[in-house]
Amino acid sequence: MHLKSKYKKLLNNALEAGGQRSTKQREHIFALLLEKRDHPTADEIFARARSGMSTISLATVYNCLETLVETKLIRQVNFEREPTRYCPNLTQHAHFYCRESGDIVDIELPEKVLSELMQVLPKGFSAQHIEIAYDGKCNDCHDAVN
Amino acid sequence: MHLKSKYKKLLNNALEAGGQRSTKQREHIFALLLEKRDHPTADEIFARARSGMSTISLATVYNCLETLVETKLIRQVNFEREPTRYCPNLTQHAHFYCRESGDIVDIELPEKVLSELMQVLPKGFSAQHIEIAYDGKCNDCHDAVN
DNA sequence: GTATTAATTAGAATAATTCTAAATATTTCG
DNA sequence: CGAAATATTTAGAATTATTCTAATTAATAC
Repeated sequence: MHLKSKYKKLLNNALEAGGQRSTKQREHIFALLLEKRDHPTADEIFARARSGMSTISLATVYNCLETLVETKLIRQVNFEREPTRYCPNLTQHAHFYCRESGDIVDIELPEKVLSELMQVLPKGFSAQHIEIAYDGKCNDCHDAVN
Repeated sequence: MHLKSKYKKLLNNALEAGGQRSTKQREHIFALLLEKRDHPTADEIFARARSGMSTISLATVYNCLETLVETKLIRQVNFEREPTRYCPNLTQHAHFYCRESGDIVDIELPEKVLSELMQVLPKGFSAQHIEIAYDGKCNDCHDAVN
């Protein structure tokens, strides 16, 4: 697995813009997040990172993830107090958490719904972000029962 | 501070329905959550609980909160990986988290917006709950700047 | 009122994350 | 290019919210 030059450039530009350095570890972490977009936790990312870079440490995984979040190349996803997950999908989207399989699925949100959510706010309030998390049963798990 | 008999009855009925016992500690915790609805953390609840019940333990606070959540008298509120907060407002509502003051404000959600959010889900998905969290600047903090 | 069962308690354990300080890598600039 | 400056990585310790454990105490049933 190696970063397509498009993403490599994206990463390096973003790092440079923030006065940060391009490193093997950051590329590796970013690449594997793009490769398998299943909202892994830091532990899962650490496990994946080690195959291909056996000497990487957990602290580095946390450091790289923090950097990628700061540079807005990925975002954090939280469900209750479960371990934080990481997501390279930067479009405004919600998450669906399936209670049965534990899978997390991105849900795209139409502009219209978002603007209605903004309008619901009382006067004087301004939001810079809305976090929306569904939980229930996903398509695969509905099928599986039948 | 003591529970109005209305809430006392609510609490005791809910506990009884779940085969659980009515205790001084559970009443105390429930009362203080109803009294000051500012979404306190377990630590804050522990501090408040001690004034008026100096021997209560943190473990009991956690136990009571868990029981109240199970019996659906309160709900948990989470922002990212911050300590869990507790909320006795059981209507379907969202939370607004002010980055400036740290205050959390309940936002009531019209049925229409909720049903639109449900309709956004792909075919085969069913949600039993939607968690919505805004973050930004609340009314008080906008005023304060001027 | 005693037996039964559940709840409370203090403190230990756990788990995710952050911190620390030393070693290493990257960049800068002469 | 090669040394100096600075950022990053690393291993392990520290932190923090929460859960667990086992003994004590309280509530309910008979």
